[in-house]
Order: sequence, then C-alpha cells, then structure tokens
Amino acid sequence: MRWSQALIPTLKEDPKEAQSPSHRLLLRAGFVRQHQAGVYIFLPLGQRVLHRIMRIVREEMDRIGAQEVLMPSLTARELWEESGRWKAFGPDMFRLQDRKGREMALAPTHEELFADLARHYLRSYRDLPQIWYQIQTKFRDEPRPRSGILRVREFLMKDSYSFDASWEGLDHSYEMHHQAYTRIFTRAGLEFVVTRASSGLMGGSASEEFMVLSEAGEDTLAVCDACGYSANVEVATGEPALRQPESPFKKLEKVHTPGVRTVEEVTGFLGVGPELLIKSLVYMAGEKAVLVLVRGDYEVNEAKLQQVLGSEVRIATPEEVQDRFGVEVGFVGPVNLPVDEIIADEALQGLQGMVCGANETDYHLVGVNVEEHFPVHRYADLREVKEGDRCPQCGAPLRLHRAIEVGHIFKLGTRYSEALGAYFTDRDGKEKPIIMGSYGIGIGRVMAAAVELYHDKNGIVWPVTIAPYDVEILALDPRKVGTVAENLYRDLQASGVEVLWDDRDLSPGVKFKDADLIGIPLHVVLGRKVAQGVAEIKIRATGASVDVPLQDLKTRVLETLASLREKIDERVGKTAGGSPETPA
RNA sequence: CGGGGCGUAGCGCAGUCCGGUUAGCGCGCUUGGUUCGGGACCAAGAGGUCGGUGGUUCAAAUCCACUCGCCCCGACCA
Repeated sequence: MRWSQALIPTLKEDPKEAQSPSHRLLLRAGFVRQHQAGVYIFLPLGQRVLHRIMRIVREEMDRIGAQEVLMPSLTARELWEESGRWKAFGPDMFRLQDRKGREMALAPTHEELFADLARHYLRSYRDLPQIWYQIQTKFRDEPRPRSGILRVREFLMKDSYSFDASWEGLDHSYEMHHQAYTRIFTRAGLEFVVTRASSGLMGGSASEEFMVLSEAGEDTLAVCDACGYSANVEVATGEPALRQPESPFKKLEKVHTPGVRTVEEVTGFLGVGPELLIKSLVYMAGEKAVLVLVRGDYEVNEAKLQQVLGSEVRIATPEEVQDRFGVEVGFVGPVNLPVDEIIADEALQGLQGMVCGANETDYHLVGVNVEEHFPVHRYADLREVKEGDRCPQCGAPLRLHRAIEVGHIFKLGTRYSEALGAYFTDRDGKEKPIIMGSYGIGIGRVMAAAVELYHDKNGIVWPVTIAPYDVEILALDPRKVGTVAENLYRDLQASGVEVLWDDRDLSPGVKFKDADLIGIPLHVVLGRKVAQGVAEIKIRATGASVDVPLQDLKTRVLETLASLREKIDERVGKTAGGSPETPA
C-alpha cells in the first residue's frame, strides 16, 4: 500500500479521553475510531491486525480438528428462555422486536445456538466428538465500557464448543483447546499466564483464563513467583500471613465506643490492629439474611460468597439492617444476633480475644472467642486474597497483579444440553446428555493486549506475526528516491511481503514519527545515502539499524523478517510442544 | 447504578466565574512557491446551529432548568 493513497489518520497529539496505552496509541496511530461508548470502527490498519490475529486463530483451531461455522447475531427469545438466560442476562443483553412484535436478542454468546445445532444433528455416540467454532460479533450492553477496545459492547470473539460422549472426552477436548490457545497467544507474540477462574454466568465446573499481565487489565490475579501458581482473585486462595493474632483482651467485655463504626475507627480507638476485628456484614440471599464474618484485615469476596451460598447475594442496606435487627450498621456483631445463618471465613476458626460490634449503638465487644461466644453455622473461604498472603501450593508470599483476560475455557458439562434437550444415544442404547465445553478468545483484546505489552514513548511496537504490515519503506525525498522505493516495493510484494510505502510528499520528520507510531516491525529508510547506493534497515523494536547496499536490500529485508519470526516460532515450540509446521 | 469531570472548526485548546462588537489560538485542510534524515518555511484562503431544548434578559458560548452524549474511578465479562 502507498501511504499517499491510504486511510491512516494519525494524530499529532494524544487524544485526551484515552487513558490506557492501548487506547491512546490505537486512536493516535489511526487503527480505530470511536463511534459510541464501547463501539469502535476498525480503520484499515486495525482491520489488518484483526485479520492477522484471526488467521492465527483459524489455523490453530483447524489444527485441533475444529470446524468453522457462522451463527446469526439475531436470535429468538424462545431459545434463551429454554436455558433460562433470557432472564439471567438481565440488562446486559441487547433486546429488540421485529415488525410483528416478536422478541429477540443480539447474541451476547452462543452456547444456546450451538446446543440447538447439536440437538438437531448429533444423535449418536458415533457423531461425537465434535468441535465447532466461529469468529463473530458479540453484543453485550456493558454497564461501563472502558479502556478503548479492551471492554466494549460490540466485539469480535472466537467462540468454540465441544461436544463429547464422556467426561474423559470433555477432558480431552478441553486439553486440546488449552494447547491451541497456548499456541495462538504465543504466536500472536503475547506473554501470558493461565489461571484458575470463576465460571460466572456460564455455569459448569473447571475453567481457566488466559491472562496478559498489564496495568490496564480489569482483573486482579494472585501470582506466586516461587512456584508459578496464579489465580484470579475471584477464586484465589491464600493463607493469611498472620494466623492467630496476639490479643490484649483476655475476657469478654462490653466497651463504650461512641461514634466508632468502621474498621479504621475501631482499631484507632482501641489501639489494636485490624486483624483483631471480626467484620460483620449482613447479606441478603433472596429473603434470607446471612451474617458474613471476616477478619478485619480482609475484605469479603462476593464472588466466593455467591458460590458458597449458591445464589445471588447483595449486601443489605443500612435500613434493612435497622428494620430487621434494630441495630445500626457499624455496631453489628455475631453475638446474640437473631440472624438466619452465620457464615464465617475459615481464617476466623478458633480465634480468641477478638473485637466485634455489640449490636447496640456506640458499643463493641472485646475478648470475643469464636464459637464460644457465638455460633458459626458454616466456615468457608470468603476472604479476598491480599498481597503477601501465603501461596496455597508452596507457602511463598503472593503478589497481586492486574491482568487482561484474552481467553477463557470452560468445562460446561451438561447444563445446556440438558436444558435444551441435546441428547445422544450411547453405545449401550441409552439416551444421555451431550457433554459440552465452551471456549472464547477476544480478538480485539488480543490486539489491545499486544499494544499494552509492546509500546514505547514513540508508539506501538507490533509483534511481526500480527503487525498490519511487515515492512514500511520510508522514501524520505520522494523525488530523489522514488524509483528505488518503487522497485523495492514491487520486489518485496512479489516475495509475499506485505509492504507499506510512505510515498507522501512530506518532510522526513513526519515520516519517522508516523513510522514509529504505527509500529511496523521493519523500516527501510531511503535517504540521501541512496545516491551512494546505500539504504538503511531499522528494527522498530530495538531501534538497531544497519546500512545495506541497494543490491542486497531485498535479501536482507527477507532475512531480517525471517529472524524476527523465528524468535516467536521458537517460543511456540517451547511452550506448546511441536514446531508450528507439524500438524497435530 | 454510585462518585468525579468534560461537550466551542477535522484534532488539541482559550473564552464561561464577572452576559455586551465580526467567537479566538495552535495543528490539520485548500492554492501558489521554497524545502527534504526526526512532527520545515513564506504568502493567500476555506471552515463554527458554541451538544440539544426551554427559560431569564434590550442582549446568552457565558446566567437558570431540563435533556443528550462522552471520559475517568468502583460492582459484571472475551
């Protein structure tokens, strides 16, 4: 492509609304343009990157024997009713009506559609296993789109679904996806970790997320540098660094604590650390009021609580607490509180000499012993892991890190097949539900994550495998080097290299700045040395440049490109086993 | 949904408190000329319902009310 004829609207200044590096750089380098909150236009450069990512995805999905299909986005309400997700998705689902008033949804995901397909065509164990996938637009009315294309309301996702006759079969399909994903993200040049995750709205048992560590991420991971353990804080477990805190309170006493409500206020007032407090929070699980207890130096993890209680929970309002127990929030405690259930974080087990609310305004109890002074109906891991907790595998301190979720794999089991009636006849003649897995990759997120990972103060530094072009030719003075540039452009294209040729009639500074900004891996600079038969090859990532005689230029460009690609291929070989040329 | 901020030319902004000429500046754009290794220079131009609606006023970008949109920080997910 000749730049003079291309739509590459680079910006000289940083867009003010963009905060995260990927958002800022993708806008500024002319890859995307915002249309509405959480809805983006992919401009030519952005679209080229998406295509390259999708190409890798397709190659790797095909390698594990997956078949590509294309599902509609416009989906009938009835199907969602069958799984119960018409309701479960709530306001996150875009809904509309046709001219006859029939209700539909723009699909936020496609478990139902694929299960529907399966129930029609997969009737026998002989038809199994199958893996089907698509790359398609998903619609989710996110409460808060953010960080450019990282969290949007309309996005491209590769989603695949496996259908097996047995749980071992599911394990295998899942494992194949695990490998395919590892290869995909490695080939895209990403550094990532695979973590245990919560399955959320999808349901099902095991689930792992492919995470790119980045400050722009929205998830928080607990990672162990010693043994490599990593888990989303939604599910991460960690041992408190401090097990049984030392307490000055040897016997149960009521103390006057006027106006002292929060953990900080109580610890300040009593002159003790937060680990001596029992934080008592009233949650509503439907109509049931549950008192949730965690140590004062921890927060309740609502995802875990939800999991443990098996239903949607929300924290009770101060009014509800007042109405139900006649106690002001801030002075609630487990001793003699007429609550339906008391559920305590396991780190509270056996603790003595603790402090909690006295269920009376302006009073707290000190010297409280767990289970001696109040009952605990259930212990569970309810606390949110914090920095410095002990790794559950090796005991080393955990570190918290923000991360971008680029992929997620689930063992769904039979939830959707049973709901939609996707049964097959097994070898033994019995009807059984098909066992499903579901697997997703956010295509746009891979793009954003790559920018988050690889950029410098001058712009983006694309990994060769997903860069919009392989090589950019900078023809500094087009009148003097135009012919040389044109010849090189044609030669490289003839060799299968994707080339962007900056043939614009602009001063050299503009071309250098723009080239660094859009981040194509290799630059060929044709400047005044061309008169002496010399050009310059520059690697965007390192800034390293070499002078090359014009007659060797094409060969040297091809060699340099090959060596950049080789570095990524080596990593693929190491992390995923087998070279990329070896079919599965 | 809760909290904070912002809407003025394609982009970045000033002007808004304290109402008063033709609404400014930089970049970009157009034309002509010069220049060509890190966001060049000269000259001449074009481009604006001041987010919208209603109100106050002799007079509104500016004051008031409502409304729409966008961004950022917290609860959901690829």
